[in-house]
Amino acid sequence: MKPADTIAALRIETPPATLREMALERMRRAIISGLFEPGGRLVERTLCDHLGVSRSVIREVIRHLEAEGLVEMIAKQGPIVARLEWDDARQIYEIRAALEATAVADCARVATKDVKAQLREALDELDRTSRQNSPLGILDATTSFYQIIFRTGGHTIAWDIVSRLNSRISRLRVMTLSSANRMTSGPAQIREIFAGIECNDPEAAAKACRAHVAAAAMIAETILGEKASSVHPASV
Amino acid sequence: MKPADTIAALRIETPPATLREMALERMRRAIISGLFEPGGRLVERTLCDHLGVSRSVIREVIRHLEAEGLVEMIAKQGPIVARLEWDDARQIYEIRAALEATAVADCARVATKDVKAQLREALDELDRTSRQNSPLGILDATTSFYQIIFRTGGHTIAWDIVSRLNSRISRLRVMTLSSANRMTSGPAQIREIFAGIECNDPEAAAKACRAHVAAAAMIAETILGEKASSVHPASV
DNA sequence: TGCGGTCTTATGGTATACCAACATACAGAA
DNA sequence: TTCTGTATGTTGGTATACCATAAGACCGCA
Repeated sequence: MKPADTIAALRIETPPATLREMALERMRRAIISGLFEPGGRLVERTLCDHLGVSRSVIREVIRHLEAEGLVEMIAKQGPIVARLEWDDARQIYEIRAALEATAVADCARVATKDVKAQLREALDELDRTSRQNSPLGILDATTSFYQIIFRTGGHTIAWDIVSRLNSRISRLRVMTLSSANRMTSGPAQIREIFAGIECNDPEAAAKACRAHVAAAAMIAETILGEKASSVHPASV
Repeated sequence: MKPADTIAALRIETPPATLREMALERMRRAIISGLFEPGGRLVERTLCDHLGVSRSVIREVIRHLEAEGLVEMIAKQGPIVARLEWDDARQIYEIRAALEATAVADCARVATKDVKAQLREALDELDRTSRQNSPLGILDATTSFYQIIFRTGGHTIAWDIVSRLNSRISRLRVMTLSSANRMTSGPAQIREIFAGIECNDPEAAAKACRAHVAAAAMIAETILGEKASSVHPASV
């Protein structure tokens, strides 16, 4: 009897894919990919036509995206695609640095051969996409690299948070990653994180991780072309 | 001409308070306060009767709460109040430790006389409610203490995240805080954080903050009466 | 008595109808 | 020409209607 042939494996878990879930997924992707301009209005009836669903569905999806921070409601006018201020982006990078560094350190503590192999695989994928200079490929590869790290440490909630934050800076990330790639420093920095994990050195891995995020933040700042003229001298 | 008599002050900002927003607020409070049992079903039509609004409103509110993690959808059955596993709580305390320590350190770096005065006020309120042994009062006081800290450092997004996380462990928090109060260690720990901020010592403040969260997590674990028999030996 | 089939009902998923408010365009008067 | 009042249309807010399905009750048959 194969392991999968257990009684439990018989259970039918229908992912019944309600209209709402599909619409949510598509809307999210549309916003993240930049199909809808930041600040652009999301006219409900228009979206109904585009997606082929009723307003109920659209409105519930918008509520969800609103709670995720991808959509803002402006009173008496309706939903718009959330704009990204540099100050928000700065904070997001800062939070990511904290959460990712923690996850990386934990991962380095407990990483087994198996985990390291998975990470290596993700790195190879990253190299491949880097050589092809495929921004979206790089982003996916980076994402799965980190996902393995968070999963290994059991940081499911932190992963949720990071994913959500990342979706808010997705456009920035694409530019950041390809820019980092052009300078060939991006993959190198991630390799450094991996090096720390490989020899189970939490401090080194965490340090590399912080450096990586900080570098990304700096590139992002340059791209946004804004000064971090924040009144709040929070640490970077 | 008084300062408030400017042209700008004429602007009418209607907080138009849509039904949805009010319903959202009430539902959230109802869940947080434990009026709805964790795991309990949230039957839409029943909620309509209770709140006196239509299903559209209820459903959109539920979408929002779902994205916040307070409500879970179970397929073909509808929404239930999210249950809290100890593993989730553990992760939440861990994330809080990271974010709050960062915020506290930043606050200690830049805290002015004014900020310190505000914090002292919050502390006094905490003392007052502690003596009265009023769990909800303690919780509110603690919340405003931290809110001042996050606001001072400009960590608006981190504050959002922490608030959201806290609402997921609200029941636990009430018990934790009053328990900590009974042992009289809670207020003392918070005072320690304040001490670090008062003499602008980021490291000391952050350390006290981590200690405070860790203590809360330990109490929470005892209360939940479960072993952290996690497969993932993540740091505590 | 136990099993299977069927009917009922409760419930969520989806669509649509109605309304109030805001914005725009336009017409008329000073 | 410019300003103001009005009409109209677009849009979000809210309520309701309809449908499919799943869970439970009930009944009849072996």
